Amino acid sequence: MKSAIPETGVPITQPAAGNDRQEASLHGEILLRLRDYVVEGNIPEGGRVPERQLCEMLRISRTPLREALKVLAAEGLIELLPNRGARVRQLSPRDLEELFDVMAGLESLAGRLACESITDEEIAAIERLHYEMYGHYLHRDMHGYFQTNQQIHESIVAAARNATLKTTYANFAGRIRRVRYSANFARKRQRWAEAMREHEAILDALRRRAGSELSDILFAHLRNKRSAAIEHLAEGPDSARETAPQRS
Amino acid sequence: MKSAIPETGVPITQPAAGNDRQEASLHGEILLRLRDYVVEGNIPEGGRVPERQLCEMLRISRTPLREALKVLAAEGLIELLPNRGARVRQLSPRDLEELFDVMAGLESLAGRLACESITDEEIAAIERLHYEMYGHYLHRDMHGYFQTNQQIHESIVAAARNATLKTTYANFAGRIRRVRYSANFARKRQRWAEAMREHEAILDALRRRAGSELSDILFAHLRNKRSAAIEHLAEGPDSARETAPQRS
DNA sequence: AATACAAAAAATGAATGCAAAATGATTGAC
DNA sequence: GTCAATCATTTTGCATTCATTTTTTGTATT
Repeated sequence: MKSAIPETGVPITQPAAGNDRQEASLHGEILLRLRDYVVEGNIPEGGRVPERQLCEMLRISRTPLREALKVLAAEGLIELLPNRGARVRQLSPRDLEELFDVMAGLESLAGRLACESITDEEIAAIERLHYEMYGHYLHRDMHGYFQTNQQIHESIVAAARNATLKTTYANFAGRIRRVRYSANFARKRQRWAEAMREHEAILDALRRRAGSELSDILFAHLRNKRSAAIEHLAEGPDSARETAPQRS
Repeated sequence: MKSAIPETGVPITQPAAGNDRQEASLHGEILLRLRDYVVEGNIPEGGRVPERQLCEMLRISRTPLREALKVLAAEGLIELLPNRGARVRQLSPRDLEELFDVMAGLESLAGRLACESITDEEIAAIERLHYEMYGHYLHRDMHGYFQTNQQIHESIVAAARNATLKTTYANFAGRIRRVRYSANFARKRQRWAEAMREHEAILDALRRRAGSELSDILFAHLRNKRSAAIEHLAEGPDSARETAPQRS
């Protein structure tokens, strides 16, 4: 039987640089590596994750690996079936809806909080990102657009000055990362223009420090993304793939 | 050397009934028990949690216990110092502010979502809880008030029909449970009356399915709770203790 | 040839063992 | 008498081992 993990003899990747607080103990190292490995989509959805193989890959024994797996399961990235090993969690359409909604709630919250303490400089930085993104939009540069878009949203979360929120946000972002990426490519031209308008509204509310309003706008914005993603997956993720640039 | 754990020879409590999805494997059992044990405040803040002792207590070996500890650490309930064991996480005032704000965001989201699909029956049930709570208010029954209040908020979360949100909410609720409980006793009469008015506004918005409005009200409501809790802790948690009924 | 049963192989869950680090105590120096 | 250094004990981190459960494979029977 073929395993789900591609057999590179080399230990996966170097520990991710800017993740979050995690001690340097071997187990923590493993956790970071494994998380990135899963989030980056190196294992197909629902694919089995044989412990033995991962152990060889990471050159460690099963004990710290299993600890890491338990944590990843708690984070919702994988699921542990009793006596039947770990699988990469398969997200049902309903799961996705739920995740998007929670993300929407978190960003909405981030916006509200950001309005309480964001500085003019931070807003200026976001404005610069906005214009950069507008450039990508004009050039039809999906990849650039996606990245800058992500940066804007992360800037808002950062401006909320709430480390707990930031961590939680990162967790959820990780869970839907693959889908979210492909969801952005699902955007039809019309939706794209719409998103740009929404971003203008976001900036406007931010400038006025209108927390409650921004909260509404961000929620609606994410809700629209959700719809795009769901439709996209419904009609098959490959249909829009041709417009996607190669991923380096 | 005295340990932080009271030495009951009896294995702590029975596995919590209505917690969340967790397989019945020994490890899962342990996880549930330990989580409850910590959440219920059986270990003082910052207290050490010696593995050996817990093992004897739970009658298991260290392996599954350590797995459970890792998960609890990921959930933010305890922290693991490298080579120095586990401690119950001590929440700084800033941590509390952050946690309350995230809770506020989650409830705010729950309200918004609830407005999309809540039934008249569910609203009626919440109304009943509201009147029950009003009774507790009139009788100055803090404990009853606290419990009913909790039920109302949980009903709103349930009405959001989002299992992911519910789980996340439960997680955060667990983290601040002790503080939250005492925070409710911190309420001065004035704040209490204020909270009642806020709850009326919540119900009103809910009846009208005014999602955005409800979102604002809930956020403000939780923010006020936050303030009360912070002030309360600043002046020392014992100052209001005399009004607290005995805990069963 | 297909199905059912059985035995072997593999994988998981938990316990034990061993090395390294930390904690505490004892001893020695000033 | 106080402080510091060394040594013993405890505790943690990880590897290894043992026991079950699952999965696979081979064989026999229909």
